[in-house]
Amino acid sequence: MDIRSAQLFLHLASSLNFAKTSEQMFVSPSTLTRVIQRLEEELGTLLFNRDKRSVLLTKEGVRVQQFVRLWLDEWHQLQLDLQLASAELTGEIRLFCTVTASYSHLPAILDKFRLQCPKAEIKLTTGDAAMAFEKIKAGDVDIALAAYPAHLPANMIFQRIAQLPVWLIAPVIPCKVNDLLSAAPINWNDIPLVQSDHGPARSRSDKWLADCNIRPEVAVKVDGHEAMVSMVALGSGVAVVPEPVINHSPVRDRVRILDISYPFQPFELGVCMLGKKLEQPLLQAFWQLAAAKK
Amino acid sequence: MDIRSAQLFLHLASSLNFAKTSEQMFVSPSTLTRVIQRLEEELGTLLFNRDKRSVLLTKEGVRVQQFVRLWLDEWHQLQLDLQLASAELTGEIRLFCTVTASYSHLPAILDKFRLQCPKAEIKLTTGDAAMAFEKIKAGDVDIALAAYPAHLPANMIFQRIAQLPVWLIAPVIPCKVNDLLSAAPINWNDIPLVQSDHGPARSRSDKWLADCNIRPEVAVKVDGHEAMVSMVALGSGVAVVPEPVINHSPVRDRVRILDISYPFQPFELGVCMLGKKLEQPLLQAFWQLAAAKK
DNA sequence: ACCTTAATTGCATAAAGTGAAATACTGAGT
DNA sequence: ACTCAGTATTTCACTTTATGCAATTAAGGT
Repeated sequence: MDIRSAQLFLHLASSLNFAKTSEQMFVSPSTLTRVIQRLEEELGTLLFNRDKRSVLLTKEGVRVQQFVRLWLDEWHQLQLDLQLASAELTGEIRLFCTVTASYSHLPAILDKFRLQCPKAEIKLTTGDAAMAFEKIKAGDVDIALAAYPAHLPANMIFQRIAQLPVWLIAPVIPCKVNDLLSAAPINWNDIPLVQSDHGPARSRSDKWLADCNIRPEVAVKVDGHEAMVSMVALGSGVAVVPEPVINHSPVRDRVRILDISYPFQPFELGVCMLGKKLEQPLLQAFWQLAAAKK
Repeated sequence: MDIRSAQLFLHLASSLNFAKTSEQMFVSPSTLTRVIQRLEEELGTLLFNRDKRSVLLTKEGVRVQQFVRLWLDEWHQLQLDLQLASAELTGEIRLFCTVTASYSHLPAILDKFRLQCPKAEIKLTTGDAAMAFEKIKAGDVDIALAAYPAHLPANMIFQRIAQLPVWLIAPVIPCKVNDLLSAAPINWNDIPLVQSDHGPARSRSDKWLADCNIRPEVAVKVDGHEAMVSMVALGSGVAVVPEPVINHSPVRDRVRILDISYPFQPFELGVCMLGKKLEQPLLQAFWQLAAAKK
């Protein structure tokens, strides 16, 4: 007996209709059937009389319904109590975030955090990925949202939130780059590459070039992922960038993902801070919450 | 949150020692760690402070402990209530059981049943597998413990309890049979086969002979699995029998299992009765209980 | 008879739980 | 300072379980 089974049982006990419950609780009919069967087996008794054409609670079912109602109520109360403990937390969190990271995952985390700790303040700094760990080390910020670095300093803790796929992109418009890309086989050495000065996307692009033994003819260098997408869109070359940067770019319709079957290592996006800061209640709450799935 | 996690949490909350709890609750340390981590993630809060060298409940942990205590108490009460409902059942169950089936699984089922329905009476008949379904059909017995037959009558219901592997056995003592078995390749046509007159073991042995195109030289015929094992032990030949029959035989040390890599179809041992008899409360209780895992 | 609705089951696949062993960390005892 | 022992956690390989799709069964309505 777990929370989910209990909820399904309770809904079914009211609806007395497998199809309706399975639809409204977003599970397939077969799953619902099996959940109920498991419950019945666990309790060693029939909970529903599936007579011809109708579903009815048995008297044991009524007893279980009573138990489950009580239990779920207490469960909700427990969750409220636990949230209240952190709802009173006050203070300030200094948060650093790469522009890349801020695209896809920061809003969701901040929403959850504001809900749970409404009295806390957040000071957000954005900047380049390479700065994240320096700023933590220097004490300029408490916590950072960034990609997992090549080497994590020993006193820092990191917690993965998501994997971001990395793609090679090219312009959509007709241009010299596309002329070169339509050749077969493609001579990668002639194709200009848009690179950033440093950071995890740069290391992935370097690894690709090394693995495939490519020396690109012209290497345009820009600063930051966003500018790279724009340069590619204008026809300056191809580039290696993480997926969310593409999707959130204003020029996303003017670039396309090239299907070279090369496995770029995905970004490990996560939160990072000094280990000893876990002792601060507000930061601990943030840390916990970043780990939670929903 | 399910029953098992709750029990583990509660034990750990008292012992405050992962190693001790994992040992006493019969799970590996890694499992316990994970269960607690899952709970903490589900509740979005730290339950234990694992400071250097010691484990302590957090104040959230204390609140959860309080919840879990209450919940498990109610859970036990629920189980008691549900059992009481059937504890008052009286009446008689006429049970048929093949000797094979009675070996391994009947005692466990009867123990559970006596515990749950102490006022009920059981009349047990043992006999050959082939009789089981006739006796049910004739109304001589209510319910039978037997192997799944080739054809189950339409108005009967069957519920699997276990799969019993089937093996080919040979004598241990030096004898003519063992002389023949030590030849390579083995000439199966010369090796005498001990067969029963009928029943599911017979059909498996027949299938094996047919599949491998064997016509055994001498076919000793006996009645019942137990006698077959004895005949094999005495050196009369080889035989095809289900595993529990071997393990429970008084001469089990005088026979050995031959590793011919032929996949005998295992017995599907289960309970069987007329579908409409499920309406009788006592039989329904027996049926439910036979299905339960523990 | 045939069609419709509702629950269940078979099957293939995806997800999770699990334990043995390796790891990381700490404090105590030379 | 170094090893040793105790403790929690992580890794890895494996098994078990859960899930949804599609097929099946069963009863009622037309």
